[in-house]
Amino acid sequence: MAVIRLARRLRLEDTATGSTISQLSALAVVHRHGPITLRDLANKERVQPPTMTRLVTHLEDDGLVSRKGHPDDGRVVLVEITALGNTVLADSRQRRTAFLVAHLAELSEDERQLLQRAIPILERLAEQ
Amino acid sequence: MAVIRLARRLRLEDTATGSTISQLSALAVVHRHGPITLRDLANKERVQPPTMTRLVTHLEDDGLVSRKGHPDDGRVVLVEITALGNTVLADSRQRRTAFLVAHLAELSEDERQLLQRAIPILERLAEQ
DNA sequence: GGCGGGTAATTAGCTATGCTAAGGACATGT
DNA sequence: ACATGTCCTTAGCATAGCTAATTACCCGCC
Repeated sequence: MAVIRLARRLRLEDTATGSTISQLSALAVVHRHGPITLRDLANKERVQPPTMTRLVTHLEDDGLVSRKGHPDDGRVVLVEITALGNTVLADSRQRRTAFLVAHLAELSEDERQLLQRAIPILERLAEQ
Repeated sequence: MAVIRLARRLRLEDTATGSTISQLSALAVVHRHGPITLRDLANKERVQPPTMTRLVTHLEDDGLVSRKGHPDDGRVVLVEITALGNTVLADSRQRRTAFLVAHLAELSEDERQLLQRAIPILERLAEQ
């Protein structure tokens, strides 16, 4: 069950940013996607809406995203990333990259290339 | 951040066994390793001892492992798997395999082989 | 216009998982 | 026999999942 140990590894690695991995993962989606509905965000993150409500609340408390009403539909909340959110995200990406670089250095060139090709396949499995 | 979504995926997939992924992961280590110290188990699972104490308590409540005193050292607790534990583990492995088979079917043969070679490398990254 | 069914988000409440700090039991070396 | 250290546990905290229920709103239909 290497995946769960890897996830635990990553959890540790992100304490420096002050945000958790679930929060950063959601933040990354908001960044990539632009203003997004809470429900869509929950779907993309494979999480139930109440869970996403809370994640977004935390992110908002930290000033990384802001909630905005939908112009045409009063039920909908749009989540968008703030300037600070962009900074923190870039920061965390850099930190994660540094972590990977440090550990990827122990691999051979072949292994690195193999991993690089494997990642998109894993993503497809994860996304369904 | 595909890893966390993959982890969430797996979490869902194991509700049928009645145990959580963290518990199954620990159980698998006990199975592979044989009777093992709680501390060693915590180390292998990359978790702090109190966390492992609780996981083992849950597993014991469910009858999947048993605690046993160390013959030479009264401080140490040895965790070992029970017959029921073996059954449940085999069961969950089967379920997970079924899940993988179902989704691996969507991949090409090349992609499957690539994944197979990538997994041990990911394990090495996860284990440090 | 108003009503009823459906959808979006939230709130409330539960369980599990991670952590640190602190305690008790035991081992070991001086 | 005492001090020190190790092992496990307990206590207490925060986060992350979930479901069920509530609130607010949209839309179609009478």
